[in-house]
Amino acid sequence: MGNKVDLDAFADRLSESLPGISVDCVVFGYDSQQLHVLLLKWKYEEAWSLPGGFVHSSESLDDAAHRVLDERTGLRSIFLQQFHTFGALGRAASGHESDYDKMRKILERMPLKGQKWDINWFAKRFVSTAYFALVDMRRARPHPDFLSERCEWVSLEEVPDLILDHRMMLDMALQYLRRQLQYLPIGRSLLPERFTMPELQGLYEAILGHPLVRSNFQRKMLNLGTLIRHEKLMTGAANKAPYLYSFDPVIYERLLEEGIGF
Amino acid sequence: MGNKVDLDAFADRLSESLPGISVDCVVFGYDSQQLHVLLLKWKYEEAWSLPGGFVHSSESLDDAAHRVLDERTGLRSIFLQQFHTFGALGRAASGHESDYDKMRKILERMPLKGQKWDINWFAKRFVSTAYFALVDMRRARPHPDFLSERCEWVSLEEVPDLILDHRMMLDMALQYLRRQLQYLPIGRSLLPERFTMPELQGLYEAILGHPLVRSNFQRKMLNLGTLIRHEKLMTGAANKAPYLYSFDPVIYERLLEEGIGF
DNA sequence: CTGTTATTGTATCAAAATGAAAAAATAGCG
DNA sequence: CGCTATTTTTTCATTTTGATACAATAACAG
Repeated sequence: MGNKVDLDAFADRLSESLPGISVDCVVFGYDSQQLHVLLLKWKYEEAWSLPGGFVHSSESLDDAAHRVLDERTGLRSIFLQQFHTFGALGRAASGHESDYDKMRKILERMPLKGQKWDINWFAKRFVSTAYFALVDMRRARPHPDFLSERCEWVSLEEVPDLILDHRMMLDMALQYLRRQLQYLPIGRSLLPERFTMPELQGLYEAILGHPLVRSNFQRKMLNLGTLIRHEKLMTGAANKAPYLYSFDPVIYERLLEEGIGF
Repeated sequence: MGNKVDLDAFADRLSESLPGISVDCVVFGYDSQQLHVLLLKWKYEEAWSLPGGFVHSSESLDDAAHRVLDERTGLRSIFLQQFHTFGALGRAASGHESDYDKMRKILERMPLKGQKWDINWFAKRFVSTAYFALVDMRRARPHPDFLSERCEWVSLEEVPDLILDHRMMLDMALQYLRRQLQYLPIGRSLLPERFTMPELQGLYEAILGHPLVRSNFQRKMLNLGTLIRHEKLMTGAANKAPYLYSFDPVIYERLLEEGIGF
């Protein structure tokens, strides 16, 4: 894919997007006892942001979010939920220094002259609907977009300054995720198909940010009735081997709809 | 206020609104054991809708929602919470028959010719952020807007067909309200300053849609620690007089922020 | 003043859920 | 076969919940 092709495609897509509306995705992944979030490092400047994009006139808000996620990770039919729409004035001023200036610098270095659209397209006031996604990190293939130089997983504790109000988005997403955990069998989307109980507990602890009592956690999860127990996982370690579990897809779907007092 | 003045003001406001973005409010009130919702009856046609409006370029999304609510009810600083943004394609086709045709008919009968904007402004694709509000019905003063002929409270069971996807908005708002009830001391906004325990219980039953056991409800509410007991209310009825209660404002605020496992 | 009625406020008791800790099971290894 | 590290199951006291019974009381009738 040559730069010219990218540029043309990018410009074409922009020209058929709704003005003033964007979507941003807080994509959570889980690995080695820690929550991670997918971030983009912009070209030319030390600027980081959540993956986002504009809404084509032929797609719904949800479609746009799914497309953005697909373009950045290659994943489809993912747990993706809208959680808030950010419509404050001066969102560009929410970041540390003048994000507007920084973005302007970046855009000015892009080979965008003479296009059907220009830098001012970005300078307009935007309302952004934010989604959060839960993803099995091992299945995602991070891929930067036209404006960014890298796309990578960052541990929650190592998140750098983010542009605009993206830090607020991340914080609110985490808050929603914690609340959802109370009544949804979240694990399904963040873990591989089969997992051990300690893995599941580690995930819950990473999301909640505090430790849980092992025995009680196990009892609660098993009593939910969504877990199917499979064969043991022989790791070679000198101790009792943990069972592998998976979510019962039927009961899982039912819980997703009804919610459960967890 | 003459019609001409209204029209000019309306046109002016439209011209300085963001294109493609609107807010809609699901305003809940409670009276005589029933939840009510504030609806608008449009001029000229049998069309009902939720109160809504457009977002001025000088105000945030939240500001716009507050303004709409103020304009329709005269109420300020109200419990108002964003709950979802509706961005499906063909939202206009979500209603029963062709809402688009119906709205077009209405707009064509409006004295709008020769304005800076026209009917096509409404025909564009819109993304709408929906809010739900909780209101003490006795303090609200319903007031129709320029496009509508009446603004009134309708019992939840008597809600007529609504235009666009407003029925879906209402249903989702109710769903969110029920969920919020689990961990927020909702009553504060929907009841007068002082209320009796049976009134509070009636409200909870109206929201949840099923009866609750009196003694257990009372125990739970009192144990929350948010209620202050005042003098008894002498109704003149031949039975034990109920106490009046109010919410402790300090504890109430704390609960609003933290939420409680209720 | 006393008994009756309707309703509100409290207490009781069994069942279920929760928190904390102990006990049992077991994979590998010396 | 014991030993260690870890997972899984039990146990038990405490708290919460659901259901029901009981106590309090405002008006009224006699």
